[in-house]
Amino acid sequence: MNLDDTINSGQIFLWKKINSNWYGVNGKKILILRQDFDIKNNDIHEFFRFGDDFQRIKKELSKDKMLKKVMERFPGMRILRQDPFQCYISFIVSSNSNIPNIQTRLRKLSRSFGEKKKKYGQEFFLFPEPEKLANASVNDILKCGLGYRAKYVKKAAIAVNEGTINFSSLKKQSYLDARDDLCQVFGIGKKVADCILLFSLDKLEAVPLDRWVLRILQKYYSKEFKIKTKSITEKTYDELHDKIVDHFGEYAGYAQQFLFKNERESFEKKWLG
DNA sequence: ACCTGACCTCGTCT
DNA sequence: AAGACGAGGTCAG
Repeated sequence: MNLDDTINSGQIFLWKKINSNWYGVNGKKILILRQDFDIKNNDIHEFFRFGDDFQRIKKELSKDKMLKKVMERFPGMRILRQDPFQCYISFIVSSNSNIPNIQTRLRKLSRSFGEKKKKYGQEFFLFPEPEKLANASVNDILKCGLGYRAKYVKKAAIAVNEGTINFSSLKKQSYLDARDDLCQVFGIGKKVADCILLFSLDKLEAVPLDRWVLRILQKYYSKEFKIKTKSITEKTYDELHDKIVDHFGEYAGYAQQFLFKNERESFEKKWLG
């Protein structure tokens, strides 16, 4: 497992690197990580999905030539198991934005609505509780730079606080059922739903299809997936998703993450700062 | 059922 | 230095 590659792959945002240590917040937990950390720690084991049979995942995905090459370039990149509520809000806030922007918004949200804690000689803000965001005014949320997403966040937090959205239930449901439920939330479309499912609800067949993945598929997989449109519509999303899972198999979500990481690195896009 | 345009805000780039 | 541009989408018409 490679810490830098894993953290800098666009799946988590509330992390910063100081010297050779990564400091981050996952829900109510503050984590400090370095490349030689203790993997026996329970939180770490859970967070990094060490329960997954990565050898098998690697073997499955290596059937695809492109992916085999990309996995050799980033052999230590993993998908993380995030705190669901933090992940849910993070990707609602991500729409039509770039990574530095998303990171700023989440930091401001945590600072305004999260509990302050001291650990490792530093000050942290935990990720806000659903109740806190549900009861916040849209105006105060707006101050965190969310723009039109402020109202999404408020409603989404209310859904969790009321129990309309229940993460442990979603985990037990099938991928498609869980996705449909998430898409009922104002501000969540299929792409955001897939991010939440893949990064926090153990649905490894979820494949977030964004502009980048679309470009990647056009560039390297024009034979496998004939993509006509420039943007993704409701319909093309499902069609494409089916083909992708057919091609990559049950760990298609991992495939997406490797391809995304690879392409962003090639274009030297920004990660966490 | 599609398809198109508007949308908040903040980095960058010019 | 001010203004334009685009960024890991979603909603409404």
